[in-house]
Amino acid sequence: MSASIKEVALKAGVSIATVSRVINEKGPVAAETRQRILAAIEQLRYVPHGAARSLITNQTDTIGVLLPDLYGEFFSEVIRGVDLAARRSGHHVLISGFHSDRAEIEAVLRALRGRVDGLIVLSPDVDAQGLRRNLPETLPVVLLNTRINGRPDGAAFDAINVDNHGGAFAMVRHLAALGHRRIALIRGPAENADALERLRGYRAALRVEGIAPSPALEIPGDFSEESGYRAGERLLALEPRPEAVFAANDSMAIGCLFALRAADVEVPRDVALAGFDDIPIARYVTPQLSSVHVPIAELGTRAMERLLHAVEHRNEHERRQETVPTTLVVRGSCGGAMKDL
Amino acid sequence: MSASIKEVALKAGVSIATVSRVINEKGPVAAETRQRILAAIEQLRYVPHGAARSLITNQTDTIGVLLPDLYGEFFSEVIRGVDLAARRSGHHVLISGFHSDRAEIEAVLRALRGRVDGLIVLSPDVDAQGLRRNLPETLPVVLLNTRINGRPDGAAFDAINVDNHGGAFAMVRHLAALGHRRIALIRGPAENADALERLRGYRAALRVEGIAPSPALEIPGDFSEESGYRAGERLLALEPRPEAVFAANDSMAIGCLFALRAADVEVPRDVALAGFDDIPIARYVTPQLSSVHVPIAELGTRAMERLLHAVEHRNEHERRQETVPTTLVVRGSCGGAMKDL
DNA sequence: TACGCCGCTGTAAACGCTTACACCGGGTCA
DNA sequence: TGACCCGGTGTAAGCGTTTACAGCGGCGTA
Repeated sequence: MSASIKEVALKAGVSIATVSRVINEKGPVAAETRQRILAAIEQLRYVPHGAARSLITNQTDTIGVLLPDLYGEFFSEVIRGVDLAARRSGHHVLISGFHSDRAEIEAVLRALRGRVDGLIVLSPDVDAQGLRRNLPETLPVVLLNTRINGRPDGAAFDAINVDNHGGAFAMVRHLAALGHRRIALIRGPAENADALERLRGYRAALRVEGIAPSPALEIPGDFSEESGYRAGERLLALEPRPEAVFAANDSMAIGCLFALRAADVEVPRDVALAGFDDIPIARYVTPQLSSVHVPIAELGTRAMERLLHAVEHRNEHERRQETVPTTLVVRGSCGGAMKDL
Repeated sequence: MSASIKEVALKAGVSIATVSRVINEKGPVAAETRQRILAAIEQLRYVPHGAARSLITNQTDTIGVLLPDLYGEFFSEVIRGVDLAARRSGHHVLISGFHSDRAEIEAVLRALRGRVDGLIVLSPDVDAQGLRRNLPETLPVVLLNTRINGRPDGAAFDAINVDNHGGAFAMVRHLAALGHRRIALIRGPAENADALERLRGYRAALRVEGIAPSPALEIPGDFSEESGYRAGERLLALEPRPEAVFAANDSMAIGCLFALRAADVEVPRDVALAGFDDIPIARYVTPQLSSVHVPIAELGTRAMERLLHAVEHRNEHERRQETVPTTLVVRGSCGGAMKDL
């Protein structure tokens, strides 16, 4: 083990209290004494012991991030955003994946006691009461793109979500502006909140454009590339064929693209195509995929900032639901691009 | 704050020592007493305080992961692997990015004292002495795909690396087996260790195949897609044109692919193309990119396991350099695929 | 009967730190 | 000259645990 405050005190010929004072820059210390102590610290390569400190100050300078097990690119981007904000404010980030296995999530949650000052939860959905029940009462929590199960007791947590509705709305209107009327949708999982919002956005846009919605044009999907492929095949069989397809996420859009390609239907000439999320792959398929861009890392940063506010102003912090805006990214696949690859 | 061990003891009518004993399953406790304590724990929703525990046991059940700032997909995969192994063994993961700024990395390093039981360092390169100097002497460290600067004092750390040489070797031999003789290489950054190994693998394969290496066929690059594009243009200008191109990473391969496409040179008909890393995008470009697959998450898992071994067997643990094997992934772009998209 | 052992339990020290409080000496003010 | 204040410092309590040690019955054995 490395040196403790006691050894520093000994070496500098002062009491540990004084050492503590210079470390934390609290209370008066004679300039000369301070120098001596600083020198001792330097020589001993002393670093305060985090746990000991936490024990008494009751704060860890660490925030936890809870993720589902299978986190891909989306989550890593979020983490990056979180880490960025965390470092800016001198905090550490403890990450923890979990199977949605109820027992395990409880275990993870409890293991967090005394380790974190706050928690960011990223999960497709989560049981709000279970969360509260297994967490210290006062631990600040912000939900990130996470929908609350059970009594949607709005003010229980801070929350940050993507503007799914707005993004879908904008994209479908764009498609309509390009002259398309028969605009199909490849839906996401039936119970998925993001998917539902995107569906609502799609319908709202049709309404605004004066296009009658048609159930036949709303093809089911589950966010997987494969389901996109199948949806593409079903779309092809439709009579008349849709002029444009909006997939509720990029994976499905790409699956659909491959189905169309397999049938020698050319995008965007024969049918326009667009997705949602703007995953990196979107710009690498041919033609490049138009999509709705989600500022993922920013989600993380925002969450972190919100959390830090809660931690630092425990009392006057008030909970809030935030929505972060999306942006339309027009590339080749919808036929409305300025430039193509 | 939540309940402490004292309150549990009070409620159960025993001393805190006994409570501690049932929590840690150490020492004998009468069955009846244990029940009473368990009940109290349950009612109070008591969870031991991590920091307090760490203070005395001198272990945190947490391992740190140090990453460069700009971590993308590669790093997130590693983290996933690490987290997986960590959870299996009941450990937490503390991640921490850093600018390569020397002062900051030192700060980060020191801040870790008393917070982690071990450290995984992921960084393009790192100053070994600086690392040791700012870390508690005894803290186990494993380097992951990280090359050591300064005196390459082999046994200072555990290390895990990708088999760059073997991967490149295998791919180039595959290209040769397809009948190609003029096989070009798009190199990585001149000082990058991965790039250098891949270069060596390329040359070794040529040698084995009895192909004379030609400096003209070794085009510089820096791992960026853009440099791949430029390399592609240079390749096109060569007389005679190479029959195959092996790029030292996928990004450059894709850049090159786009350059070829722009010049109406068809892959793989006119020239075969292959990359290295097998990033997810590889299978989405047209034609799908042949590549050398790196089991990224496994890197993380391996590192974690190595680290845990070091932590748990402090004394008899001996340091080691491991290499994890790569696998050849043959898709459309090299013209040797079984099936294409 | 006396001794020792063993299962069970409590007491208290220790981990490394922060901080309330007390102390000390010298200067300021009346 | 005495009262007071204040900068600078030390003492010690306490944060929530673990754990060495000791104590205390009851039982088996000599």
